[in-house]
Amino acid sequence: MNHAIYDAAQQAIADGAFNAETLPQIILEVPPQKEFGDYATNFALQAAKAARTKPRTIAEAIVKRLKEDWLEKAEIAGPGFINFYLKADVIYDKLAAIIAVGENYGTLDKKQGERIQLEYVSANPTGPLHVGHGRGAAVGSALVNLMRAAGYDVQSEYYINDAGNQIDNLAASVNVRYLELLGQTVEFPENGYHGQDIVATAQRIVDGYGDKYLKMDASERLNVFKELALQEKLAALKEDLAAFNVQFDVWFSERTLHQANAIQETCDFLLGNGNIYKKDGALWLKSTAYGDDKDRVVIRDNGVPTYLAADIAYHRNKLERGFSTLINIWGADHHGYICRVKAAIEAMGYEGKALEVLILQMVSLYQNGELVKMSKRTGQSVTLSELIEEVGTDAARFFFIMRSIDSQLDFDLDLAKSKSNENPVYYIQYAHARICSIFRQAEEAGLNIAAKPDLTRLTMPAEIDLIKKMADYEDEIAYAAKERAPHRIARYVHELAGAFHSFYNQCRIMGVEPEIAEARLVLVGAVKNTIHHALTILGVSAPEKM
RNA sequence: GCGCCUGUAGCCCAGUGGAUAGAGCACUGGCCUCCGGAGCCAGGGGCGUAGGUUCGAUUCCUACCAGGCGCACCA
Repeated sequence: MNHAIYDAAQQAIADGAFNAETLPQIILEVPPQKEFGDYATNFALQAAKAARTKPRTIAEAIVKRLKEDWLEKAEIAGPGFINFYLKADVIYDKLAAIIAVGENYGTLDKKQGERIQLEYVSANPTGPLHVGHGRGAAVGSALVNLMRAAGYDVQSEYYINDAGNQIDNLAASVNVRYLELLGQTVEFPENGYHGQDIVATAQRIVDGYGDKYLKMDASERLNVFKELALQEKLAALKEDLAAFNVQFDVWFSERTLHQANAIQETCDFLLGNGNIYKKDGALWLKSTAYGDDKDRVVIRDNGVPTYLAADIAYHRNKLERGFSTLINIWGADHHGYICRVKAAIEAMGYEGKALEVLILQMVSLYQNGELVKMSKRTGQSVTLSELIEEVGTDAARFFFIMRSIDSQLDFDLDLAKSKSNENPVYYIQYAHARICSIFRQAEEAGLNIAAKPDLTRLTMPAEIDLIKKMADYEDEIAYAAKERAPHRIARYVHELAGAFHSFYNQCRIMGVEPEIAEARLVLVGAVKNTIHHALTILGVSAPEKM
């Protein structure tokens, strides 16, 4: 269709109808009202300036030269829009094509050449995941699914911060709880973790080994507890994420960077190309040369690398693995970190735009009308597993994904609990279950489910609307993936479910003449596949019964 | 002070420079002797403020106001 318009425009120029050296991109859109046709373009308006010709003149010249067999008519409207009215067959051809690909409708052709890595969650293994991590987990996993459906080559990864101070604090915290359980009074470490899960970990050590570690040298005991706690926390993380329908292709341990001497090598490399210098006994990254506000310490004056140093080595490692694009999902509280990591990437000779950081705005939990603090250290945060227990994986995921990542999310626990049946996710799942029910009954009634009916029997407005809505799905997938916006799919599938429910109330399947019944059955079968496909991207189940 | 995000219906949010700005919740009134009423149909209500760019701005730019989050040799 774009080609036809382009050709007509070229022909018009050749015929001297108007002059233009460069033509704007042709963008087709669905007009706001049905009277404006099936598709419309503002091409003539866009071209008007360069051509120094009235938009309507250009539009007329193009319309006069459009002769396509799929086109019923093309009209000029308003300041110069061209509205296209398709022949009725086109929509039935599209439906037939949707039916032909079955459950794969919405899965686009593979793109070539680009390898993308998506890193998300990457919460420290020092305690349970909370609801903020939940948003990252839901959005990240949905984005992986979405981009894969759109044909991108994506690998997902979780970065385990299993080295550094926070792990030492974890060990120290467990140690204190262990000693307390054995009757000793010990001062709690300053940066320790106060969560109940730490007490539980200590309790399990007591249950398993008694006072075996009591007589052990303190530093040795800390080392043992560090490993025990780390294994336990990591296992708990994986369990929570699995319950939340989140899987990772790669679990990347920060320790492997230290063990492989990667941080030292990266620093040497940057020293070598002049992007790291020594000052006040520390090593500094010259990030101001790449747009940062100030230079950043990478190796402290005591010789210990900063978190940034490990992160630079980590991103170097990612790039050396051959990814052309690195997507990171970070919480809003880390946005100030973007600039320095990009600076480091450029300092290593890569393009800054290879790193794409998606900033996820904060989640605030409300309970009894009051803000619930989410600090891990107070131990009073609501954890992801508690949230799942309260509202379920499907509702929690949908709730997290349905909003743009740029908006803060107020999650009202009471509302989610008490009114969970009014959550939009149920509206969508209900549509799916309803269609499944129709098929069960159609089978009992002896309708031919496998028939290849005459689709042109679908002429009711509700039927046409439903087909058109479904026809939009592939474009929606492509656009949402390009924009990294999984919330668009949540919105789309809600609208599709709405179009179905509307159809359902107007068009019966059972008890009408068989040819129409079979055509409608094929139609709702395609809707069922599309809803299922979209919900799968969101990581939400599509039940056959509710 | 500097940086990032946000400001759209009573509430919570969509919205790709286009035509009469859309869903949900809430509210009001209708719809099953019939495929699942967790549903459908109808109704009222509006882009933070002030400029600018444009044929055209909710969308882009600037300033201001308001809310959130950052601004470590912590992670």
